[in-house]
Amino acid sequence: MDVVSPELNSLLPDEIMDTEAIAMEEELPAEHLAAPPQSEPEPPQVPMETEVPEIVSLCPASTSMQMTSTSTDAQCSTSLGTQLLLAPSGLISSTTSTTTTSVKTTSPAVTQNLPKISSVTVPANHQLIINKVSSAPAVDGKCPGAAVLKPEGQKLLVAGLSKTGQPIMLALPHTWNKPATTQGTGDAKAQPTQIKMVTTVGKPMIAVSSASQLMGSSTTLQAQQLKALQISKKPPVSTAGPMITKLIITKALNNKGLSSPASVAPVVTGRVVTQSSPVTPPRTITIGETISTVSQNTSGNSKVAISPLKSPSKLTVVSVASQSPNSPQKSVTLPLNVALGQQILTVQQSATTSPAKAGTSQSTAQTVKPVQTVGGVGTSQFKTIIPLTTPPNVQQIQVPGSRFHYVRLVTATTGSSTAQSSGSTNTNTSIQPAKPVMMNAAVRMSVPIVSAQTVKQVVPKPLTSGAQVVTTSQTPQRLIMPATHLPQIQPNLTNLPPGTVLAPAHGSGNMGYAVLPAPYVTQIPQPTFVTLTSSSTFSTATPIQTQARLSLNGLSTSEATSRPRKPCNCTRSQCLKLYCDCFANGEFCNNCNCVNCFNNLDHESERLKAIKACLDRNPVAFKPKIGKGKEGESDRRHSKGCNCKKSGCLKNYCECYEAKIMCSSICKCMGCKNFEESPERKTLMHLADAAEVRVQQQTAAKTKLSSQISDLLTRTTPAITSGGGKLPYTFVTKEVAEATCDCLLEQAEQAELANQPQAVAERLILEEFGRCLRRIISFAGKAKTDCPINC
DNA sequence: GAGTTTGAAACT
DNA sequence: CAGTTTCAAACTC
Repeated sequence: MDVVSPELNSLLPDEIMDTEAIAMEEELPAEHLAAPPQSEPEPPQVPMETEVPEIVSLCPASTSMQMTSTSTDAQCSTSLGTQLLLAPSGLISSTTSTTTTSVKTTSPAVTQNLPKISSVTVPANHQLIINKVSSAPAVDGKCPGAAVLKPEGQKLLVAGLSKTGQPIMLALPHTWNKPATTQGTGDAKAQPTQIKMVTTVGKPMIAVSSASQLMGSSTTLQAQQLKALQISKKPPVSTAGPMITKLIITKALNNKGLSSPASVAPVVTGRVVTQSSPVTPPRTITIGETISTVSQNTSGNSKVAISPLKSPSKLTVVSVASQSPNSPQKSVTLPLNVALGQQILTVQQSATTSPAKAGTSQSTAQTVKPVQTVGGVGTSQFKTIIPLTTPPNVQQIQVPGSRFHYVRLVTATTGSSTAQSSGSTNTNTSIQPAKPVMMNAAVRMSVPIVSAQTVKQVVPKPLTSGAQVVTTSQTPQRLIMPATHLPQIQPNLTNLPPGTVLAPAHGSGNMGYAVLPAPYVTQIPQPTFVTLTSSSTFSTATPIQTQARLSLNGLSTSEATSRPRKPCNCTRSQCLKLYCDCFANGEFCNNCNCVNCFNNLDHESERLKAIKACLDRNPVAFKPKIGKGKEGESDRRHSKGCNCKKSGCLKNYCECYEAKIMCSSICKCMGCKNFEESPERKTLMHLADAAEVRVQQQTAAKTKLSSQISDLLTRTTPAITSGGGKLPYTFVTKEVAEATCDCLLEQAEQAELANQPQAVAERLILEEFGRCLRRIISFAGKAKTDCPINC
């Protein structure tokens, strides 16, 4: 779908990214990483998804990076369909998921810094694009679903079609571009801007208002599951001064309202606070109701696209240095929940390689390097390669059990920054040394994906090399790895561990890579709350974060995640060899019984070396062993085949049998009995099934009987006299006795089915009787406590 | 829980 | 690539 006309596309700056390179490919040649195309062809037409949520993208086309707070620097698109893109630099356009139509925004020459939104296009897939340009090309003519209105007295009224075909109108307030100069010079009286979007039927709405209004608009979200995005960013210290931009977007997950006229439209509320100088008050923009888009000009050196997501959704975070027009940059949209539920969050930042332009805000310290993401949709592979020049400071707050997940990426500013002063508002430049976590000196992006109510505790875990992991302890820790101290690793990019992230080594200048198997990140069934923090200069540290849900060992995601991995017991391998299941699965050891474990963040350098060694020995060492077989064969088969000799491939020694798959032609096993017609295998399977059925029956029976006992005890409670204080045995009514007998008989039957000796059967029955008795006593006591009046 | 068996990984 | 060793999980008692 063409959002803009080809003519307009021709005007697009090179920096505007498209989604072509984001197309999920299972394998991507390494050269793609080194030499990204300078100019991207027309974005491929992506088949629209019927339920693709609306995407709102405020994409300032201005390449001028003047530090005016009103100059929209952040591109933010969000929707209930969970597309949220933030592009601080205004140099990029958003990318969309593979299931959504790619969008390019127009980029007419901008002669002023005022954030004029020239066009808003709303394609049929409900993507709304707002371009901050000084003039509005004839977009409406090319996009039937969009209309551009400029009522008198207002800077812009734009309208599109909602998902249901209802017109969407976005009305910028009259003061839309007024604060441009005032805030840039520290005008404390800068007033918040309001944007309201209404439809003819009152459904999709955008409201940009003050923070206080945000609160009001967010009240409608109370009944809905909210997502919050919080971004705070500090511009390059050398160029922009202490400008801090803070973006908080709260969005509703429920997008059903878009299609249901009668229902309340999902609401997205947000707030942008920008401080361009100590005397400049925060500027707040609240975006609410259905779609929120916030564009905010901060330092212009980072681009963030965040998608708080609903499957299929993606999260794109791309640092965008102010870069020369010839420096192509791409914002890579990564599927956060692709076919296998993979989730990846990538932050790309790199030191500038383009000569800074003095006097312009583009002369920041970083230039975006291409981010290549190779996602194996439908496979278990997901690879992200993030060129970085400096090691990241990573802080992850992980609450695995509660489906709440924080990822905090921090890149501190350093004195070695090459950033140059350019911003007109740069009045106070401070160079700070790199620190592991400097939330107030960096860009922070928080993507709330699940309700914060689920967060129970956050326990910081000290990390080395500037990385910190904070996690609660309920599920195995799978975290990112800071790419520090990494020797120059140039692994086979096609055979990295699932979800591998390649990051430049520290001090390497640019293209050293850290190998970061994706499973280091906790896999959670739902999108997570991600906090990204990075400085504007990126001279010493760069955040890297990858989240991926991967299939493990051929198992589906649900299987892999639902079954807790067993703790390892390694004693001699330091958990740095493939003997260790944790290491082999690309996970950190957590709650394991290993001795002298190096598979943790405290030994990241050793661990990275070990990963490299494994990859040197076997480039596919971290690939799942169970993959798809050849045509005509079973869907799942062992990639290498087993070599069993004595087990007959009918014990868990055999990797095929363990994976519950048949041995295949590539197996080199001897005396294999793990084939379809094998009577031994059938017998084993039958026995296993029978055992499973027995367990299930037993569990069900106990549950049922226990419920019966409870019910009976509850019903007998009123019989207790208030002053009697009857002893528990008085609760053993006829019904209770019968239920207890049922329990005992059931236990006897189970023992008989299991061919247990009589002695064992008797013991089991007695144990069951004891359990019944305890339940009776327990309920008796509870009944006495719960019913003080009757008792 | 200790000891044995097994086969993948690592090594030569 | 083949043979051997190392290793940790699976298994048995």
